[in-house]
Amino acid sequence: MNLADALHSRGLRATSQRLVIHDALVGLDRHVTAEQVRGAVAGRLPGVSLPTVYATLDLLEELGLVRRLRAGGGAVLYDPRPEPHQHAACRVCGTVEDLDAPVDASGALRVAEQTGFRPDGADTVVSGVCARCAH
Amino acid sequence: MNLADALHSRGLRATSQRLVIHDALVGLDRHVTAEQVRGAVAGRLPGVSLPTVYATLDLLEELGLVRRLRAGGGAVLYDPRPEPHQHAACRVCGTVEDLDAPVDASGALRVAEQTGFRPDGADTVVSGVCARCAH
DNA sequence: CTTTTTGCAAATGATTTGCATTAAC
DNA sequence: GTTAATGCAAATCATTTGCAAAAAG
Repeated sequence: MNLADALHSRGLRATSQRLVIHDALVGLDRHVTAEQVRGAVAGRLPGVSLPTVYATLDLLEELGLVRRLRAGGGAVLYDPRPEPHQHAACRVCGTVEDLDAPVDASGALRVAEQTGFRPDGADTVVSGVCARCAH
Repeated sequence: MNLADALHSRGLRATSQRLVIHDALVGLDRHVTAEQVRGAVAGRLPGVSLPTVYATLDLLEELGLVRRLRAGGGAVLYDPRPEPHQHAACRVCGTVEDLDAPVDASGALRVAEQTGFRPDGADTVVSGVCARCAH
């Protein structure tokens, strides 16, 4: 199901802002800030407002098409990969890289459930210093 | 080594603000915001400023005595447990609970190292809905 | 035509900064 | 006595909100 249909089936409208922002995110294939999203779509959507970018990113997150994550410095980044994967966050420059590695979080999920918590999933973030900053 | 000595060995001063804030954090034994830290020490440190609380929390984090973590809503919390442990974050009310569960992140650490990344450690956050919000 | 979504401008709120004063050493 | 650390006030900056105008259906 494409984005337009997903929106319609929820009674939401397929505006050009939503379609273009989603398309740009998928095309970028890296972690970006809301500002960078605006920069990336500025050509196709002249005059997009930052509030609209934020609202759209929120919506895409609810639809499960984008994941929000927080870098070391407190920056909020948006990740266009919906499949589960891990992250490596550099505490010097703040970049967040994808990490395709198996992490068995089932133990954590089980312990959480035992306390009455209803888990959706688990994210593992490796913190440290990236190759570029590690001199 | 206590905090005063740790500070002195770095050429830093053992001010009452630093000692009391650290003591209060350890005594609280839960995740708190900077505001809550100020509330907790208000009795012993009348007139502590928020900038000082922030500066002290930064310092304690550098010393490895406190860990900074981000709850679902973007709130920043400080965790007085330096030992590795996991977290369960409720996406409804934003609370973050400790989770004592084994998570094998060694695979992620190894993959990160292969890319030149120098890892300090790995954090796993289980997201979902806590028992109180799960009706 | 009706309702949602947008863009704008202004508000918010946590965190940071500059600087004079105070406290450690 | 020196220097680092504090408190205060103001600045910053990402994000959110209110509302009239525009676009989707």
